[in-house]
Amino acid sequence: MSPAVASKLHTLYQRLFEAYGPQHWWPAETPFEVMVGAVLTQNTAWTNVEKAIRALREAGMLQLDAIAGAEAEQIANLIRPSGYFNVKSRRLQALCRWLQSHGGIAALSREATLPLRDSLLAVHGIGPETADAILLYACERPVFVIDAYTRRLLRKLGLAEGDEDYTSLQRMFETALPPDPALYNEYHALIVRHAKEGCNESGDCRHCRVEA
DNA sequence: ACCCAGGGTCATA
DNA sequence: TATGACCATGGG
Repeated sequence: MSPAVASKLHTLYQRLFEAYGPQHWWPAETPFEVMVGAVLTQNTAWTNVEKAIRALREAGMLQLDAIAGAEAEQIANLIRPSGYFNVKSRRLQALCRWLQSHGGIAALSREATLPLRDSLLAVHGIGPETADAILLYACERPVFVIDAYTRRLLRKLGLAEGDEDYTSLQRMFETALPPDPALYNEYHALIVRHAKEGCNESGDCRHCRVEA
């Protein structure tokens, strides 16, 4: 990767941080809630995810063993507002049963990052972005999350065409930046904040107009 | 009445 | 390997 790309990514981070400050992500109380949210937010607006998580909590179902042992239909009814509820109820259960078989969330800390990532990717319904969101925001591992916001921003910066695969975009960030979970956390959160703040896709934006 | 949102899987060619 | 269909709700 060229030094110019790394320079742009550094500058972008500084601009966004100066503009918005610390973001305190992921919006969840516990690592387990991060994981649930990561599945529920697949291709879905976060406001809808909040309703689903609230419903799970009020039903006393926002717990690993409760979800793992429930009827799929019960979970589906609770998470209905987040969309794809039949798909996601099965995905949540697959994730929770995977967690059980790994000895719970605390036990994950004894696994190395890359094997853990492969293991997560083998869970039905967990793809690259969901796995990385879990690794970064729940497990505090130095993996950069590439989501739709990040792709759009990279395209706007001229750093991507749009057809690159997930891994190559992730590698851009991970080679440009030191492997620091707190930094990756903040950076991705700022990208989302910036997008929601209304960066106009094509016109000038004083925050993301960075030169090499 | 559209359109899209913090993806992922599966079937087909 | 590369597209396309499918999953489904709520807010603009």
